[in-house]
Amino acid sequence: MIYDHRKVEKKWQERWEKEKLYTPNLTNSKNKFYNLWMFPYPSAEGLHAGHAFASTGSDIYGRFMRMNGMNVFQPFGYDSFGIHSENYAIKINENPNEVVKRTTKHYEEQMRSMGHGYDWTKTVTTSDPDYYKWTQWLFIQMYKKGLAYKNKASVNFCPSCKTVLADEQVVSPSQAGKEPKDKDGKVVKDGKDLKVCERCGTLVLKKDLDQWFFKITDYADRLLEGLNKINWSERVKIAQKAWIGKSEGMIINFEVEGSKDTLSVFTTRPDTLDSATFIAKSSKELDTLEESKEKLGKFTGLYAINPINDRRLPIWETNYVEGSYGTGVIMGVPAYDESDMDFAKKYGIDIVEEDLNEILWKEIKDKGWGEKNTNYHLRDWLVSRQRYWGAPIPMVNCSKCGWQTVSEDELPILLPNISDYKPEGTGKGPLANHPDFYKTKCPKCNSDAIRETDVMDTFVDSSWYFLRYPSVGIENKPFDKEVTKKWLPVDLYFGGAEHSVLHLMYARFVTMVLSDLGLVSFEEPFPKFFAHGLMIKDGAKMSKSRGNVVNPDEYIEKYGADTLRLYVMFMGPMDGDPDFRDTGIEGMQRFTKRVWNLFHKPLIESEIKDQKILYKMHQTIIKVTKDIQEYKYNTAIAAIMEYVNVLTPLDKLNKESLMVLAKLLAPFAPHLTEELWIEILDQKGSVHITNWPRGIESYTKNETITIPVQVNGKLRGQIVVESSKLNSKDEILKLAKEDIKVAKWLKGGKVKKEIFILNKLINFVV
RNA sequence: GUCGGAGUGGCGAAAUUGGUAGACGCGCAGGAUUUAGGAUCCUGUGGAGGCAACUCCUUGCAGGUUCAAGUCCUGUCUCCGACACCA
Repeated sequence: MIYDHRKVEKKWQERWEKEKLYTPNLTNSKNKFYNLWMFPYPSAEGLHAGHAFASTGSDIYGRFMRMNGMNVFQPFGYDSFGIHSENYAIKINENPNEVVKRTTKHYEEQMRSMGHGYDWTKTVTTSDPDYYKWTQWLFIQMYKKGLAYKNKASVNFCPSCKTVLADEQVVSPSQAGKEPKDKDGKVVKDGKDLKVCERCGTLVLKKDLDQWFFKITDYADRLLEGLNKINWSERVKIAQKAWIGKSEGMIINFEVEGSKDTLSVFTTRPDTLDSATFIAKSSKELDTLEESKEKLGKFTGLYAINPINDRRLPIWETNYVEGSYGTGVIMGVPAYDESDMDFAKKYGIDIVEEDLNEILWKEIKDKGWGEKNTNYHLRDWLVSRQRYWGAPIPMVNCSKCGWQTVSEDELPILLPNISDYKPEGTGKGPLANHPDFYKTKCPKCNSDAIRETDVMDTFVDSSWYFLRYPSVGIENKPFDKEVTKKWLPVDLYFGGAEHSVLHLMYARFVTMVLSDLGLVSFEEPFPKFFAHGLMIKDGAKMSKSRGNVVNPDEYIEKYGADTLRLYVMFMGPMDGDPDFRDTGIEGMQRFTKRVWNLFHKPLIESEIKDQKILYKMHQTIIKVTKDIQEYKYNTAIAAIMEYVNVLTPLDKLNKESLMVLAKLLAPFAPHLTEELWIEILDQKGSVHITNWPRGIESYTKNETITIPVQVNGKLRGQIVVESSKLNSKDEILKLAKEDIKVAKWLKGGKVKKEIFILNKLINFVV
């Protein structure tokens, strides 16, 4: 009989759906396991092989937990609002509303064809009014708590996307995976160190604009401390720590000669105050922002006085001091700071080196020259976007009352369906051209007022989606308190490390705010996060522009989802960056066929008598169990293959040995194993809700053990010892010396030392 | 520049309280089957030498510690990633 993956996979996908196999009862949270994979944005090309790799990794863990008696909730959704979706819609000249409808449908079909155990009754689409209604609600809560404010600030502006960006969305070209481009779309050479838009790779500009911010800086310390409580990889924690960038120091005030003004300086090294020789202020004029990293300076003609030694410090304006960090002014200490040294040398400023003086921390404070101060790299989160495809910000500006929140019962503020949705780059979003949208009444005084026409950053949408899943269907609140209490936080969050300082930090921040509002009872949404690697193709990140995107559809069609799942998991460890090649997938197809054939041999109902099989079976169970827990799916599959290789030569097979095989393989190849379980092994319920097999430790020790024997550290022979005699050192050593091969090497020499490692090896030093 | 991670056959990769390097798979070679090809099955497969038994070499490179090093230490090279005028 030939295995027809097309028929079998479809059959079980339909059956599972019908029997609600993956739809847990959310009122029962006993043994709950909320297994979540970061939802993707539905791109036009659909899922690529990288999604198949990551989502399968998450699904395997969920299936494993389900077979271990857990009540697994594994939902799926679409991050469908935002620039990424909108840019594509613009490109193909179609309304994003229509595009998203199509792409989400395509995604669902693809995810279903992978055979993942998603609860399809609980999906989330961020561009759906039922969802963004609550994103708007979130904004209002932020505002009411004083955590949302509008302010004119120097902000990042992408001339290609024609909108402002959050600091976190301004990245290096390599991070964006794109060639750096100028505002005309021309590739900039040697632009590796430049800062570009995360979305399109265009060099960002600085603009002074009135923008909405979330006060994430209020939570800097808690975001930092929280990292100690969560089970994340160090790499991701370090990235967040670095981004928050806490540094402790002092603010020191310098008097300006011949003036009442003082200049405040932030420094982490007050102990170098003695050696300060100049003051440097940030200068917008000199900060041409692009290209040049060369330090530029202009002497102001003014001097400040160093309080400790009355030295006259020339005040310079320069481009190497950041206006947005600290006070925007530094004391230049060339002797102890490399950048200050460069600058001093270039402009002929004095260089003085006095001894470091720890006491200064205290003295500066005592004498009233300055105060302790802590600075952060973290900036407030810029959440407004001058774009169309996002949740409208639910604020109204009244000439009398100022900014007012929209009344909550008016939500959602619907995003109107307009045809002129392209961004114009005027500093206002497309909604500003629609009086029927923005003309409204003040919620407070009812006089004419204007709606905010900017929309929210897509990262606001994704900052709380995990709270919505268990409450999908509940209409009068974003998330039900009881359900949330039962199902949150997420038990295992699976996702890409590229979100280390974006999504993962925003989500933590929002959760902390909701916790402070008493709406959730935990601070950390993802106590356990696993960062999977990034699948590459021909040595490079998969991207449409490189033309190396691999579509899994054709592989599913040709080889089946199970074979594809096994194949991508077998390529390497989950946290690695596997390079997709299709040269090996046929080998995996051979493996699934071999498994299929194995189940079509005559069965033995009685228990396993063959020790070799029995031992191998238990060893395999133990190995696979351990490997799955550590996300080492590649070696788990290898162990299953070894087991299959032991069973393959047999003419008849014990039913038990096959039942175990079906179970071990079930998380990896759910359709094939289900077919074998029910149709061949004739079992009643699904293999996916059976109990995970238990490996018995005592079966892992064979009756005899082969011990390698070395002479001078080189392998010279092997002896076979009965397990029961493992401890008889003298006897074993004697046996080892008598081994023909070993004896040959011992001849003529004198044994100086005998190394005997229990269970492991013997070494004679001659 | 700073901080991480990595470097193992023709290829993807295994191997950690230091204890048989290369599991598992791909590819390749030979064989069986077949009119032939494909598919399947069996055998072999790190390199060098040898008819063979066997010997020597081998985890980027150079040293060191140890009975024993892919694993620990020192130095060095290469690649990748994160951060980067942060005061």
